[in-house]
Amino acid sequence: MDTCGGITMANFINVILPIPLEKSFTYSITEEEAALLKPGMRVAVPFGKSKIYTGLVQGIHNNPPEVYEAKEIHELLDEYPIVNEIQLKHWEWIASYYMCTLGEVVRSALPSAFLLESETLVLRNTEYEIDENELLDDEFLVFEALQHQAILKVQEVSSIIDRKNVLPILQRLLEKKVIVLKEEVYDQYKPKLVRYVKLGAEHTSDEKLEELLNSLTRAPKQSQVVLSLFQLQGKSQNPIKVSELEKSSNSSKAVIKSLVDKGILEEYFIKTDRVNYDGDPDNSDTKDLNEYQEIALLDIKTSFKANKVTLLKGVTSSGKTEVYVKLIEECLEKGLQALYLLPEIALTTQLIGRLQEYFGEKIAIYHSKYNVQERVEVWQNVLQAKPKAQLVIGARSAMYLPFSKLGLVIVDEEHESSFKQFDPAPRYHARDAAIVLGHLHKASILLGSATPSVESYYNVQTGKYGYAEITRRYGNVLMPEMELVDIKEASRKRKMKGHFSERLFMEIEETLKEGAQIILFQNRRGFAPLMECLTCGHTPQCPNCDVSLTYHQYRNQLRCHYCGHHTALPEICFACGSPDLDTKGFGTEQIEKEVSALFPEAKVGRMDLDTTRGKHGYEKIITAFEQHELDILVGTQMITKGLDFRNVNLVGVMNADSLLNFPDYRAHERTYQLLTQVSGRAGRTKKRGRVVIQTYNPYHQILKQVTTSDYEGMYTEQLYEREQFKYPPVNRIIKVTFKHKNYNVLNEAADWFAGALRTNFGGTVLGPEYPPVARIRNQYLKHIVIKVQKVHSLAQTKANIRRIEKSFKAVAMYRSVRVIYNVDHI
DNA sequence: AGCACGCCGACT
DNA sequence: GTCGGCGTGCTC
Repeated sequence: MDTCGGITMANFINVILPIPLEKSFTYSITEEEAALLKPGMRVAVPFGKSKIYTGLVQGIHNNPPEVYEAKEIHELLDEYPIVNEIQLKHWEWIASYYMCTLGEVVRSALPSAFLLESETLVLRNTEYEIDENELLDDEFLVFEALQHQAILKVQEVSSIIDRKNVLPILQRLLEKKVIVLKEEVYDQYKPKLVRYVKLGAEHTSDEKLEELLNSLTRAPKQSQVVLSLFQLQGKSQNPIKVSELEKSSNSSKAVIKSLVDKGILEEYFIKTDRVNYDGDPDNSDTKDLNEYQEIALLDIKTSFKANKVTLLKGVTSSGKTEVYVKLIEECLEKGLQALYLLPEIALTTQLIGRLQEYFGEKIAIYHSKYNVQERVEVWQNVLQAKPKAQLVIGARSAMYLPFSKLGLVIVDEEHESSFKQFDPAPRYHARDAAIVLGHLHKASILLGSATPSVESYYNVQTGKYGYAEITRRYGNVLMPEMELVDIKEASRKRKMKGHFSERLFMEIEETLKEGAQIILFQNRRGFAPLMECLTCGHTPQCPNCDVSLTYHQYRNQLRCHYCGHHTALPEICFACGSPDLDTKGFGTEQIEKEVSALFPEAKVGRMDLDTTRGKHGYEKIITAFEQHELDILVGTQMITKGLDFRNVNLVGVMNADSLLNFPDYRAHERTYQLLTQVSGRAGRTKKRGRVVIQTYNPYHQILKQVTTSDYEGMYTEQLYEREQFKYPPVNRIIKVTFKHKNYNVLNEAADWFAGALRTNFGGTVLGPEYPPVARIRNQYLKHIVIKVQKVHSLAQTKANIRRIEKSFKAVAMYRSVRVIYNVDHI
């Protein structure tokens, strides 16, 4: 403790640790550290007995904790804050609204390279001579290993002595002064270095060069390299990469290396950015808007002036993007940053390409398929408000970036449920959290969709949001012609070819004849292919989860979608031993197979989770389809999302019922959105597209609304139902999930909790009920749904729930039950 | 969440 | 006897 003019000065910081604990932690710092530290910087702090964690400084103060002695921090990790105050405020809101801890928000917000934990390293204690005979066998093994390798990780020690619990041994070695331990926090971030070459200093003048070339007459390869380098230098002032030189001189690394070794060439390294976009901005002005877009743009601006969140409803292919471009342009001209959120950015290469045409290098992209290093770079670029990160395009996590002067937030495809994070906490809705962020920055906020979510449209109807719309497709292309095909009738009359009705079959045939492309949409969920014994009807189940295993043809395996458990395809039934096994059901794989059989001359591709793994998985398939290397593309939900294929004239929906029959209150809304979106893929150019929807329920209200593009009808009906059953947007819901490995404990715990909730707010508690899959990874699950009426304060309700949880956790038997909250669960 | 501590069964 | 299984409690 320092004294300062007789008054005891003590400096403390509150630190947020990236772990799910409610509290923040207080550490003491020195005067020097106090002078350097600011909120938003990272510090390495000791936590618990031996760990060092990365923590985020929340605040600096002089109030010593009363009941414990604050530890000192281990070290400062930043020279300047990497998180700003708006972010901290925003994250506090997320934690409180979505009922999770600040630590959990920090963990999901910061790129993982920013949050490293310590690793215990084992080193030889060189200050003491060791009598090897004093060591036990295990101890000797570690000692011996340290003779060969100066530093061992705990994990390596574990594999050397082939035991899990190594700490007792390390403890003994420590006492015998054989080893010392060191806690190391790794900085994982390594700047990417690119190797460049230049001519060695003594050879730069012209005469010297000639001399040099003469000296190399006996090494033609080497002189070739020198000549190439000279040419490259003449062409431009830019530094020359080793890889470039290697290519242009048509030589090899070895040749260049020997020149470097001789001192004729000099190599040097320049730190480069991994995230560069070399789109050429054709500096010509952005496209002119048509009259409908122009009107929408004016409406949006008017609404922005009134500081309202604004919803833009534009039919598929209406050119919403051009309107966004105008708004972004204006925002950037003011020197402000813009955030453009998209669901599943990996799918939207096309969109990014288009935006790059306008904004070139001002664009930064941020999403889950980026590796840690790339994410750190984007983070730094945004933090420093660099020109190359003025417009950030990203999936939901992009809203965590350190914007300092955000002027515009666009949430495209606003209705998409993938904006809501499901697992792990924070279970936030990126649209809603981005709106809050926008408000904190006093930025303009635009939501866009062809099929707005019921809640956003409700906010428009109640006057909370502003509104603009585009009702025509770009270039006045007609909306596709839609047709419902009754497959119940068709199956009864045995007029189905596999899963294809005659109608759909004919349409495909015709479209192929015209040389146009086809998209077939199959919703996998609920109809995953299963395996069934024809003798006893047994279907193999996952041993850890309460689900049937699904059949994956490409690996000839049975797999569980929940825990990843897999087995080879059995030859005989596990239950009765019969060899008569069959695969049934109807996933994309099955459809793909059938299409290939029915149309052997067509080239068929498939786009689903299995075929789009890896960083460029999507791009490959999309490009192949775009370039017409494929005639027919079979896919799941993901083909509905914002893809723009010019030559698709037919969209077939294999079975609309699997969507309608989803057991949740949003199933109908989602069906409308999905079918409308998938239909929008058809006929995006002059020729009018066609859509064939196969269903067992051709008279279903939602399907009618889809075919007549009756969004208003859908909205009115859905809103009525939501009001009746007290669902959002009229009410709010909080889902509470209980998780435990013991079935009985879980049931009792869930009942207890539900009872306590009911005595607190009466009839608005549903359940507890088992989810469709009641056991995952050997953990039983049960849900309670709480409906909170708008008249009640949501904050008050959450406080009540927290209070109940406290008494719940006081019951010993329930303490091990995991309680998970999902606010605004979709 | 980790991770120690502590108390019980099944093996070198 | 010890190893490691899991329940319990704490972390500034």
